Amino acid sequence: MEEIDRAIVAALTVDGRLSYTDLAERVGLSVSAVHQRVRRLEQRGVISGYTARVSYEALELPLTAFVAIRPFDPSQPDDAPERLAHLAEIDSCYSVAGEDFYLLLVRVASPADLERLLQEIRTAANVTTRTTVVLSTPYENRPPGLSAPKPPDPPDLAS
Amino acid sequence: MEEIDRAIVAALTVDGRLSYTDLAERVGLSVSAVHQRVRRLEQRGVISGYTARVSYEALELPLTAFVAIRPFDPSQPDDAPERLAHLAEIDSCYSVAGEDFYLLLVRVASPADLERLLQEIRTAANVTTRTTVVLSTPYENRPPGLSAPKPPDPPDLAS
DNA sequence: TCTGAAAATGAGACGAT
DNA sequence: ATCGTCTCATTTTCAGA
Repeated sequence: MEEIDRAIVAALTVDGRLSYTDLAERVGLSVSAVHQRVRRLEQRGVISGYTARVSYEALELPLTAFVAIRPFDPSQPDDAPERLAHLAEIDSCYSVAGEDFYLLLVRVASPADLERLLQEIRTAANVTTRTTVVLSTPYENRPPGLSAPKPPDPPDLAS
Repeated sequence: MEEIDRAIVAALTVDGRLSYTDLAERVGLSVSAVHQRVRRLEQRGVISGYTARVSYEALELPLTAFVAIRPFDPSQPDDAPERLAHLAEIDSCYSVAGEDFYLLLVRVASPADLERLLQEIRTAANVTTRTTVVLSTPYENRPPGLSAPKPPDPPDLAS
């Protein structure tokens, strides 16, 4: 991806509601050109959408935790993500290499809610859990590092 | 927080670029009233900003990993988050309870880049690392527990 | 706090270079 | 691929209930 597109994505990652006017003068193009590039970035899936950044403290969900899970019976089919998808407290679900099968990021209102959630996870997916409580979050969901352009492709020898 | 505000936050979490017109008819208020509520939510920090959702695959950062770190020398002052903040590959930094001190979420282009990053982390913060590679991400950064109305339509690819 | 309407701004489309 | 202009939707402000 080229430099201007990287700059556009970087800017929209910091402020997803930037106007095309502002965006245009930041990257040094006309409004129309920027508008077109953004549309292409959206079509190609580089930008998959826009969302509001929320404060979980303000939303009364001050307790964050990681929950590592592994099947109680490893011979059973592994469909934990689908079985857990209905639990709104689960923010993210990662399939991981290592001792555990999945790593969940969960957000709840209180230790009591965490306890309830863990019980639901265990029964819904038939798994054991190992939970790591988050004490604080120095930073989270930072914009991706877009500064490093890609080295040029080697010359095409097929001609 | 009251019901209408929750609905507004939920809707903006799914689509951060919803117009006030759409927002208004979803929650059953006038455009002005919704606009005013959004402004107050932003002022109170419930909504801390807006960002574009990006595809890390499309950004050529297909490799995600969790890096648990703990100090090489526990008697040293613990300022790992600041020492690591300049590393753009680090998406998030959580201070956690348990055996480790911090849990980092990192995104890189390749195993070689992961290796380089781990070396940088170890030397920059004087820590040992334990890395868990993410194989796939069934879901990530879901809207916080509020009744989710409707996912936004996918972009029209028929062009 | 909500409403409705006016004024300012931005989005989205078009044809031209 | 970019540009400038056009039209229409949206944002934003304001007085009033």
